[in-house]
Amino acid sequence: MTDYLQTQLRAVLDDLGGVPDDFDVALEEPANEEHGDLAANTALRLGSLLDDNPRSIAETIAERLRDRVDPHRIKSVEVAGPGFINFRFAQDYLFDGLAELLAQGDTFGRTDAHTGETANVEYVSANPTGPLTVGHGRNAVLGDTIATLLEWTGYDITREYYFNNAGRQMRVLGQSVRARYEALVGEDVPTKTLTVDDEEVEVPASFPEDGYLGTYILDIAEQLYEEEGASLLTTESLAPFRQAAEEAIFADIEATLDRLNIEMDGYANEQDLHDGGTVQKILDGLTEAGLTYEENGALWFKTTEFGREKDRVLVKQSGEPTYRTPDIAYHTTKFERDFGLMIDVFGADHHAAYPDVLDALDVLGYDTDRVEVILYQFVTLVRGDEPVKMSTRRANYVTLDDLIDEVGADVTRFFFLMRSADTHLNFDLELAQEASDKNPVFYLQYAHARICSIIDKAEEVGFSPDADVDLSLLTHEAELDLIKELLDFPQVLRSAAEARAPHFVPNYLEDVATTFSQFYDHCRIIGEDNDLATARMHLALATKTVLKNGLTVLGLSAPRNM
RNA sequence: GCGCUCGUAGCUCAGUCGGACAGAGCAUCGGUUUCCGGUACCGAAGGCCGGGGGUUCGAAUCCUCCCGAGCGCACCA
Repeated sequence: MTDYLQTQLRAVLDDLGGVPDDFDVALEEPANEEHGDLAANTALRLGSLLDDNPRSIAETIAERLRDRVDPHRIKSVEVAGPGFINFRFAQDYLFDGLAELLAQGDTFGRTDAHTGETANVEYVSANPTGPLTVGHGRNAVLGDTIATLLEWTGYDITREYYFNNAGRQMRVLGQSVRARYEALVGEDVPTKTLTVDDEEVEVPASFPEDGYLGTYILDIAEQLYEEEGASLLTTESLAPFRQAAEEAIFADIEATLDRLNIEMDGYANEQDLHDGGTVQKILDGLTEAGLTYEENGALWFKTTEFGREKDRVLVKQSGEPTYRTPDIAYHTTKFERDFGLMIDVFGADHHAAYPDVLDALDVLGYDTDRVEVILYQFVTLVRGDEPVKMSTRRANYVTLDDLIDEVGADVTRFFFLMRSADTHLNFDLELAQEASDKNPVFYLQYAHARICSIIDKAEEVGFSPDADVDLSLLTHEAELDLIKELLDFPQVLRSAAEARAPHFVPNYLEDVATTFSQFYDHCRIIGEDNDLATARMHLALATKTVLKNGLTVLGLSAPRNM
């Protein structure tokens, strides 16, 4: 409908003349329903442009619109206030839309706005040094849902996970495992004391200062001991320890993601980029561009040339690249695969890290307008009023797995999605566990289950969803409100996709559930005259479809009963 | 010190492009049930949209300064 009216408005403006081609004919849904179903501020914005009274411009436009608009779609075109043009939908339009919704079923909400376009969404991307944290959870769920939203607008999506497995972190990981293994195998292994977060921890003497203290490291060491016995004591190489750790931790990560209904299409890792020569290639490229220099034994990237505060190191004194070098290389592989859109989901702590990656890609001739970075703010766990204390360093935190154990996958996903990415998230464990109307997930799922039950009951007394139906019997205000709400769904998904803002969807679904409850409160289904009952049953069915599709987009289940 | 994000009702937060009297949920107070899931619905109360200046016909939204919070400012990722 928005598209239709925009076209009509544009045509009128062309007739009038004097309006620039790039003038934005925006339509909006008025907050106040007295102002119609859609409103255009066109005349107000043209006022200064045409140097005329907005009110009279609006009258002229409205006059011409009335002549050309399809009366089966638009009931009225009115001028109001300082010069708004308000449109009211014809009921036929609502009934046609509802019939269309029912016909589309599971696919209602999908649009072809971006059909034929490809996009890569990179998310999670946690390095395999330990279990996923709650913060990774927000990343994972956000990325996954943005990907789904893009799919629903037609994009061909690749979900990708990139991790560093070649650098310092993995070496420290290997050393941590080795130290635990040696302590396990040997007898009277000397120990030392580390002070972490003001607490003293006793570890084997060979344990690295910045090693990983989590108990999962002990598990991996034990596993190695069971499989290899003491044979690894004599090896010089860290590789077996590192590898065992990477595999074990990665298996855990994948299992956790699977619980959240997340499946990646592909994984990319740093080591492959070294082995394949991609890292060297970008170093050569940047050097050829004259943007690198050596100093103190390190290779620097002249980021100050792009207005950054300081230059950045590409290759450390030690000969190892910094994280940004393979990251640049990784992005070039995405460009080589020719994605039209590349989205990276990062925590707010990374915000300073990507500009130089983009600078480098620019220099190398890639169109960085195709890369978008989504930053999300941190998550704080609270239980009622009490913040949950965590120390990442000691791995003394609530892991993502712990969180899912405690509140379930649906609630975990929903709570991560219901707030805008750039607001700090307070995750209330007490509320999350509550099975009541205080908990928005519950409210939504309850509405869905209730509708399923109503439909089942209606079928028991002889109503069929396949029966001929006269939707035009739905004339009660509560019915019309609900139909309008349901028909917004495709546009909501599209806006959410384009704004990369999944939280539009939970907010909208809550409105749907509320509007349905209002309808249900006013209008009986069973017990009414047969034709009306059939029509209302179809409206319930349509609501169920929207709730189900919406929950599906969010990656949540839509239970039939609870 | 510099950069990014944020500051909206008691609490948690919406408010896509500047628009018509600033919204929701929870909490509080009051009401509704012979009836298809009352785990619901209706209503009331509650806000100088952090503060000052500016741009505009019009600002929670844009610009600027100030205050406050979080996160960064590595040869960690």
